[in-house]
Amino acid sequence: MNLRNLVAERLEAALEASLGEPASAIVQPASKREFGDYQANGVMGAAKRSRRNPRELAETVLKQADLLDVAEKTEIAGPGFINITLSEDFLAGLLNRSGALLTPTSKPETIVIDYSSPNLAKEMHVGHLRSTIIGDAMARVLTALGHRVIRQNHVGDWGTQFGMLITYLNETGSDSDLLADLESFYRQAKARFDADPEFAERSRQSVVSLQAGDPEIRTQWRRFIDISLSHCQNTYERLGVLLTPDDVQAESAYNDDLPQVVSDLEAQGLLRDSEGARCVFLDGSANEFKGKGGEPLPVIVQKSDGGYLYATTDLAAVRHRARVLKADRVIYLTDARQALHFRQIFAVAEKAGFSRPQMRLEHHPFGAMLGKDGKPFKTRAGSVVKLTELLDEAQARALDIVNAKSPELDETQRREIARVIGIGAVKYADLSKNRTSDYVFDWDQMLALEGNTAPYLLYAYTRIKSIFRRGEIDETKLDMPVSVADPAEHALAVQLLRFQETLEQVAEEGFPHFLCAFLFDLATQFMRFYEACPILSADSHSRGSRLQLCRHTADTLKAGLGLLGIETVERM
RNA sequence: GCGCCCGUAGCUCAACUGGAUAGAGCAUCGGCCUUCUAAGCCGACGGUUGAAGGUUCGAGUCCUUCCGGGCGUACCA
Repeated sequence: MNLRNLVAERLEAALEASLGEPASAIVQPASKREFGDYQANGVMGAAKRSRRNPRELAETVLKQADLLDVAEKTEIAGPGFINITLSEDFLAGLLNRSGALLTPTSKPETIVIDYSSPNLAKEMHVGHLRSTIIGDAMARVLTALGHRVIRQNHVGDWGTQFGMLITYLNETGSDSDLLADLESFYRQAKARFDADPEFAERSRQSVVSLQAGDPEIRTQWRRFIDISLSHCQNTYERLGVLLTPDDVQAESAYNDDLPQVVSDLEAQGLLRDSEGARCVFLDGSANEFKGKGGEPLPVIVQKSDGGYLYATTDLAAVRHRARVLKADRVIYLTDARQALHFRQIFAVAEKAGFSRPQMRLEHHPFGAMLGKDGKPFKTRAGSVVKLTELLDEAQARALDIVNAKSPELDETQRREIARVIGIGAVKYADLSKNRTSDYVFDWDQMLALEGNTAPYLLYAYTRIKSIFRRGEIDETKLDMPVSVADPAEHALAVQLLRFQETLEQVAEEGFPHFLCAFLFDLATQFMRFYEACPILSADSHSRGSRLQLCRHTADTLKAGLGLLGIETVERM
């Protein structure tokens, strides 16, 4: 039940009747409480286009609009805004309907989400956090709305790094089954690769052997992959991320398709040789695909030595997603530095017919994680921060606070609460910010546990649970109807009913921070309601209604946090 | 050089096809616990939205120029 759309449809029907042609009502949540619940801004623009007086048009629209059953008050304000206050009966009626406040879409799509995608042979670090967490939230939201979601973890398992590592281990006799060791070998191999051209050449030969299927090298490689993937899986489970080994669709999975991609491009006459490499040149608009000095920028699909690149793999992936998975939409969660790469890939895919006609290919870029100094987030020693260390720190800090605030709970409980708060705080800190910009990672702010943070939301939830415990109430058996009387009840009711429109917006635009903002508003409205309206001590009618509002709020907080991949606790 | 992104309160961030007096949190200051968890609520303070022009009933949002920052720009991913 999308409230906003409902209001918009009613107004647009009237608008069309008044104008003789359709026009958007541009309905938004009211910018101020005194304007009511929703405001419509579309009349002014429509009046201008049809050269009519905006206030008169607004009056005509309001006179014709069928709002009797939903609004208790409508008014025209300023140059032609229409302000709408929803009626108490309407709000109560919606909240009294059985079932959840969320209804699935009538147009389910098949949506591939390409996220997390770490390079293997290295431990996961903070650079992998945003893709993993945002992608996971998107997967959950789209699934909740009834879409068929295919998660794909496009791990990097096929690059030069494995050639270096294998060559280094074979030449030095080092070995280990521990990822931390492999990573340090890798670092040494990389140093040698950069310093010693002969070593570099032998490493490249190893890659060729690997890709040619040399059994011995293949076995070594397989073992590294297994070690890496099991580390990733541990991290996903700790983070509470949906990804499983079944979701791994590695770069190497497309290996056999790469020659076909190149020959398809060739057959369509899209390919050109340039400086020994096989390239697609895109026209693009203006300077979109121009490089240094205005030279056309190639998409290289095959290197002069015959090897393939990530562009080739990504094209093969588009083809696979279109033809085999029948995707209607593909969402890529990678950092913003790859924006040009994906613009190129999408353009080539379209030109070559690798994507389907109405298929939406979307790069959802995100910015870098910075330290408080505004530089890339690193440890004091200057190395990348490992994800496990980050989570350890978050839980330790959360535990200090739980110990201080809730000494009456036993240690097992305190540890469990600290785990949920710590992990939740890390995820929420990331999800609550507009993903496109760089964001500053600040321990103190993140775990300050006040303001727009996971702990604030969890606290609101535990307060509700506490009411049920205190009143010895089985919240699943509440049967009193909601009635909406107090202004705090009205505000809370409207907020609850905005869940649907919020999720639809997140799904469409790919910004989970809309959901965070919604939940923060919901928690804030609940806290105000909690302060303003006694619950357990109220008379029977109010008590029953308010308990229902509590139940709806708890359910929605839990569901919303769940869609962000954040757990809840019963007390804290 | 060219391209993309960004610049909002002391700090971290919002602002939904251009809408009403640019909103939150933190920090600072002041109120509110013998009543459902004070990790809370209420209030105060805090802004030339980097700068200058333009478009219009209306611009943080669109256009132009400039300043500042980040990233990308041919065989790494």
